[in-house]
Amino acid sequence: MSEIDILPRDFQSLKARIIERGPALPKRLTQVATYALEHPDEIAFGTVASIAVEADVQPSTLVRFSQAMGYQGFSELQEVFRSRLRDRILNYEERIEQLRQHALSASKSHVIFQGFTEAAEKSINALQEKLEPKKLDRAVEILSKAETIYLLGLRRSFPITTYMSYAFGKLGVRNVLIDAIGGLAQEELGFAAKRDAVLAISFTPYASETVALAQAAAARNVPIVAVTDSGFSPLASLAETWFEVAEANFEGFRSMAATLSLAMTLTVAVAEMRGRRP
Amino acid sequence: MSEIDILPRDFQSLKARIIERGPALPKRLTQVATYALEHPDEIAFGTVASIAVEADVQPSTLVRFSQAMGYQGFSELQEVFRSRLRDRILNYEERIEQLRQHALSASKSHVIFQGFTEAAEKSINALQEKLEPKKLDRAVEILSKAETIYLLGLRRSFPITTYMSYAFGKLGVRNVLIDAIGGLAQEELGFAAKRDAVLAISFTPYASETVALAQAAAARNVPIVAVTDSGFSPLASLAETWFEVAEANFEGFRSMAATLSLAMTLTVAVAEMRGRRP
DNA sequence: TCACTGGTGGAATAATTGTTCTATTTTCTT
DNA sequence: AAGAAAATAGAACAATTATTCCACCAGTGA
Repeated sequence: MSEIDILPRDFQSLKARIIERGPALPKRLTQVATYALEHPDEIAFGTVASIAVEADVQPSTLVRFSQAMGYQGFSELQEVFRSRLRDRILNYEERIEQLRQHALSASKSHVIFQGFTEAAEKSINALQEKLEPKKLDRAVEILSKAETIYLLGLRRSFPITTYMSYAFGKLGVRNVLIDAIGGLAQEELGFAAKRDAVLAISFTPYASETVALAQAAAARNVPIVAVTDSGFSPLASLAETWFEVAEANFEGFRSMAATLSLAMTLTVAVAEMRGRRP
Repeated sequence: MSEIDILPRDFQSLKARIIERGPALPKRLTQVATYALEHPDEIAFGTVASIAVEADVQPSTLVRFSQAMGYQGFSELQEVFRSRLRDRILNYEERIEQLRQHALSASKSHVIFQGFTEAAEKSINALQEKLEPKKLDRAVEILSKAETIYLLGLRRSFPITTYMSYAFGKLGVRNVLIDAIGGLAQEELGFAAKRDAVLAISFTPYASETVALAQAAAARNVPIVAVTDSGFSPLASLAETWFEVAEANFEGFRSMAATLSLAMTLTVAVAEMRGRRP
């Protein structure tokens, strides 16, 4: 029992310790614990006096708190809070700037590469913030109930449906990829019925064939899940549920990163829901 | 001329001022300017005494430097350096943790989504760090010299080649997408000659057909650019130049985000090089 | 060579720092 | 309800803080 416990030197483990021991501490020390977790920057930059005022405790309380966490004094604890800021990765602006500087010495193709990766990250972040879990659940529900999933996406969206078809195949989920080979798209979708479902993907300018096919399917009461880029999309009104994916672009070329992430999610989530993973 | 200049309150503008005025300053102050830009964290956290030692100047020099930048004293300047750290966005670990917490209340499909976006970001970051600009330039050179670009990637890689074929088409770059329809892959690649080029994409487990087709092309001296996931890949030895793309995976499903970014880069860079953008 | 200027190093200073100590209050136990 | 223990507030402390000041130095133009 007399084992010497290692005192946290990085913020992550100190945070864990505060959360663990905090609630069991005396009143004023709990107060400090709460404040510390809520205002880590203040602890990092402030002085004992200034923090004491902010947290509404006595300076000595801060020292006692530090000692309760295992440190000799406040300064030692503060050092850990400072390390959190020290080791941070560069912020967005700095990263961009660094890229720009690199770009000066780098080739044109490298600049293009940076542009596309930047667009990809932006798109993904935007979708992360915007995606509504409820819509996702609804889409997964519809698709996993379907006997056969028809994957409809032409032109720019075709790579996405192609990938989904590949992954669904691996996962044992019955699907039909509408590839419009031989102009037979209409026929490929011909057997789609109410017990099935269509996943339709299209972005501006909406490929007229995709829209027409989706309309035909909707007319036959086939449930439709859509992935598109705005509420004005003709697909949005046809669909049971739909996703708005705004892809950032570089030199007019839209990233497909966010759409691809969403497609992979739908694929795996549907397979899991069916409990049929081979 | 007696216009009052606004003193920088954010790091970005202070940095600009240091760069602007720095070189014109006296010797010791230039020394401080250099140190400040190279060790901003030290300025933010250190004391006048400690920084003076590190930068090998007198404490008073730091105060004089601060005044030369327009501030009343060192403390005022330090505050700007601290603001840089205060306003930083969450670091990677914190972001992950935040996602995890969200995940507790979210649905399973949302967790999957987070997994895939995380994998995508990781893959992209990894490629950003690893990609050698020289290889990129070499690949662009080979492909842009080609009369026809043959896009070879089956199974998991097929969505990528499909996208490239679409984009190349838009950009007016002659290309052939090997889609192996009707088992005619061999024939599709049959006309590839030395004046053309093959872009081959394959990841473990390397589709045997892709490897065989690439070998056949290499035997006929068609230049090959490969995208694969390790130096042990059979494609690596066949290629004039090749890219190693390590995609992070989630539940065994590899992200395609990095590969896609690289593919888009190659596409646009080749088109630019040819100067044939419509 | 000389005075003069701007720049520098280093000591002096007053304020503020983190920590310690103790009287007092609060909390718990019996 | 009374005593013991723990927790707290606040003053006291030495150490360290940023800043100021002044003697000295190097370079410049007369």
